[in-house]
Amino acid sequence: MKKPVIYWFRQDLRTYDLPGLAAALGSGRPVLACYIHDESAAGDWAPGGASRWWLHHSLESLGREIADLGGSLCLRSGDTADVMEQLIAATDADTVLCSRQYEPWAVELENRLHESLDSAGVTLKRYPGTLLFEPGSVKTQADQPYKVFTPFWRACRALPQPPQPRGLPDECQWLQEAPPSDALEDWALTPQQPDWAAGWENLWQPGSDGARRRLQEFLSEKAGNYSEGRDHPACDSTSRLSPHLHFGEISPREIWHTAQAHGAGSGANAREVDKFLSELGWREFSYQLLVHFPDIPHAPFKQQFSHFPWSVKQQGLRAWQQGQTGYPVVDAGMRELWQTGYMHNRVRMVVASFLTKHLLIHWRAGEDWFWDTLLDADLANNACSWQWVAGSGADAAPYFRIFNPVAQGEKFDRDGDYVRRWVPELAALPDKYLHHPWDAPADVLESAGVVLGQTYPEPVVDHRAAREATLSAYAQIKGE
DNA sequence: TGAAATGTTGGGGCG
DNA sequence: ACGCCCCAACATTTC
Repeated sequence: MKKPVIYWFRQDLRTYDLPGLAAALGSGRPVLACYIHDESAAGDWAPGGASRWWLHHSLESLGREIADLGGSLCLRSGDTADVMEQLIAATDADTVLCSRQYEPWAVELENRLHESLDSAGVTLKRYPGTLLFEPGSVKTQADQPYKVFTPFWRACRALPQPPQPRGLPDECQWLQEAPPSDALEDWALTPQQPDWAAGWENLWQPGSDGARRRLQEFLSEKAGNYSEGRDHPACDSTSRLSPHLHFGEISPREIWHTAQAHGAGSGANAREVDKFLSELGWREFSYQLLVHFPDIPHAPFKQQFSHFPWSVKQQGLRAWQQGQTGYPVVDAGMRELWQTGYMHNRVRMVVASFLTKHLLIHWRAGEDWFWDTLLDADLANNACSWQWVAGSGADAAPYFRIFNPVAQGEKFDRDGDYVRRWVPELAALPDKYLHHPWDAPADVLESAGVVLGQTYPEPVVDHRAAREATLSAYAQIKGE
């Protein structure tokens, strides 16, 4: 009588190249696949609104994928340990397998579960699957975690290549008569009224098929021009794989090897692919920072920033969230985020710089907003990236690097396509004034149908004054 | 994966 | 022809 095993899905919603699942199905024992919806476990970092929408569709997709393999996905909600206890009682399983996760709350959950299962005679086995290189496997010569990206990534690239992606064993034995599953709809992960995600199905295809499609499309149509195209938000030159990666619908190893195979041969292509893969490197870097410095989501990495004189006024926050700051590029980005659950990376840097260095609002407020609105909200990436922009992070942008939103617009959205798309009330302005409508002569504004302060806001802050204020604020904590 | 201030250079207009 | 000034254009420094 072979006891069954349980595969516990988490942020690894795929079946291909998933070592833990492969181990479960290779054990020669019947496998119960389950996903446990346990929002209380994550504390402040339960999935936000946009992520919940994605999760719903990703679970649907995973359910179909497993059904195609002859199994079924058992959905349960509640306290993870309680639910697991029920599933074990119902199946008589003696082993639970899962992919390792790196969020502090998730690590704590794994450890608690490990103990409680252990005392019940059940083994919890944890497998890699989320990263290219396990945190801890890449250390400096002094056995310290890297705090600077470039040497970190150089050290990673000097390691043996991550293993080739692998599929599942030929013979998959799933547990028949699996315990009953919740209905996904009952979890109410998708918005009802208002349905702010209406139409998102046309923009995104959550799940492994969608992820693989994005990767193929990226490699065949975009990668060749990546290093240049990636900076221009109007041009669709990025992979848009981030939400797929966050939910584990595609493994970074598959991306790594597929991209490298694509870049082989031509030197130019190889360089572009390297540039793309270094973005995976930033993801690895952020994860290892989160593992070694688990306070990163809520406390500045650089000590002196705990005394930074952030503004106590929050009135600019609302204008920023709603895309009503009066700076066209900033507003375009914030509206793209709100309307699609996504924002181009170049613009993320600009809006983040604007929040922290023009409005002087704490990066935590931006982190929270992104957490709720981004489909790809990911604790490690989100926290480290906000700290990077704010200047408080490891290997962060220097404090004096304050983006000029007008200059950024003119440099990276020269033809104004991005602004015109997301800020249509300015669409009729000529290129010359599109990124700074307040400088436009009255007749130009009039013929474009723009009335500043009515059809489009006046700038919430003056760039030059805000810059000066921020520099002197940073001067206060300098040297501390 | 900046921007602004400051410094330097060189061509052209002009007395 | 010459020096002077102006000011792009580019380089360097500073925040």
